[in-house]
Amino acid sequence: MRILLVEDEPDLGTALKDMLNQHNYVVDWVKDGGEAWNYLETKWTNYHVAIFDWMLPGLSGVELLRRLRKQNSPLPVLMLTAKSAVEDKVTGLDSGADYYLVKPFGMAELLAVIRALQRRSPELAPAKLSLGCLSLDYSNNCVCVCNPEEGEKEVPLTSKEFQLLEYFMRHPDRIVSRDQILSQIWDWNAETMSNVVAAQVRLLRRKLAQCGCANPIESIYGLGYRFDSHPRLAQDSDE
Amino acid sequence: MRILLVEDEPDLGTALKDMLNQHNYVVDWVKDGGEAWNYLETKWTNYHVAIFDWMLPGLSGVELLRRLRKQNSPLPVLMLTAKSAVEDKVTGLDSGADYYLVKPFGMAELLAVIRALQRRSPELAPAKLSLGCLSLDYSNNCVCVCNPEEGEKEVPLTSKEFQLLEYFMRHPDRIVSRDQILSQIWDWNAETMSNVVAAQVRLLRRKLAQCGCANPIESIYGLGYRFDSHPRLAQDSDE
DNA sequence: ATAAAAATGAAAAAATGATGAAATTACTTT
DNA sequence: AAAGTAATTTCATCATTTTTTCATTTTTAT
Repeated sequence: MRILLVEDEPDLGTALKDMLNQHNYVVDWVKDGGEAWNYLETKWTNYHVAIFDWMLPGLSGVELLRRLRKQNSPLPVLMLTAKSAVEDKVTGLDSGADYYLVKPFGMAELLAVIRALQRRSPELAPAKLSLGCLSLDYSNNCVCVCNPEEGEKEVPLTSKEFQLLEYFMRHPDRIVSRDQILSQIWDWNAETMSNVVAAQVRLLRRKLAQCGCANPIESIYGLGYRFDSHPRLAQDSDE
Repeated sequence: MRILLVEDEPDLGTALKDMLNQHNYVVDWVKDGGEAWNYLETKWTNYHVAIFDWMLPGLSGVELLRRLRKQNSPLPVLMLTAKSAVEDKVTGLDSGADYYLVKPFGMAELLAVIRALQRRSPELAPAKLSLGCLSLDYSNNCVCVCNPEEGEKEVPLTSKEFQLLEYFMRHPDRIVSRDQILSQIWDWNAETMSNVVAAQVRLLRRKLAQCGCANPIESIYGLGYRFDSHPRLAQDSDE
């Protein structure tokens, strides 16, 4: 099990490396952000886990994370920093960290976190959901259509519309039944005689049309709906 | 995005549920460990993330985790508890938690952690049933003919066609009577003077021909049909 | 050649989904 | 607390697709 440790404080770095070595990890210790990027850019597959300090000479830990995730690397990353403010934790996690641990911490804790990271699936889903010309904006509850000619167009979504669109975008190119949708997004068991789903689909289609997207929700008679994995702009981009 | 929240304190539970709802999560809030296990034992696939308190009536959060992991469920779990000792964190994480968050915490932090966990939850691959050049795509209700020269060709099926083809593909190389089919796919007792089976067989044959497959459904005079276990491409792959 | 069985095309029947408007519910703002 | 607004759901109706029937033609086994 090979770990990339990026930490500029000599004392802590030495302590960590020794401790990890003692627990049978192979550790590459790098003290500079830029140097770390040299290791990561092409050779992140060599590692099973990475540990980043935030403040580093060269590139910061957050910057390393961003670059790594931009390359779609699924390498599990643990942020290990003195920055304990909630905003910092949010920034770190949203930049793609899998765990945020504040200094000082217990060695046993660090080891447990590393074990937890190792267990996790090596797959990494994209942080923000976008498909074709559509992207879902989690922070503003809206859908965004990217139109090369007219620029971006945003439309706010209601809560149900958002949940429905999210479900569709996470299950593109496959038929999803009304019952599946009903049980995922509503708290009802299937076999409820209701057409809420149809009604919400209609509302969602209207919103998507509003921002110039051709209807990506195909109705499959008797089965449900299928969401196109490559939503396109509507032909007549009027309105 | 559906979350199972297991928390017995009414105030915190309400606050969490409301807050998560506001961020477009569908939340099932359960206050008792035993009840939570009822949800999880068979239906953990319904959820994308779970949040466990440690101390609960019924089963503890750690016990829930152990049982869940014993079933090999990969559901991302966040432990949310007041126990802040390093040994507790280690116990929680080593029982299978993916993240350990100590109360009190910032809501923004919790949300960021949930987003981080979501990124690690993989999708399941869609199922297919194949026989010779044919394969039946369950997620899109279509039949797919694999043609080495022209690539794959897909044709969507209606639900009756799909059911019929599935029945044939699961019982290849043996004679199946109309009555058998009738009682399997239609819920009718035999001796119903009806032509439905023949009619659907005709529709199905047409669909298969459409995608370049030689008729694999042989009619056995007086007995029924026999489906070839090695469906072939049609000679003239025109059309 | 003949009678039974199966295939066929067209049309009827049934099932399903879309839709607009109205009713209900939830949420905000006085 | 009340009024007003927005969101969600229901309902009735209409359009579409699938499924079944029916009358006829074709095929099969004797």
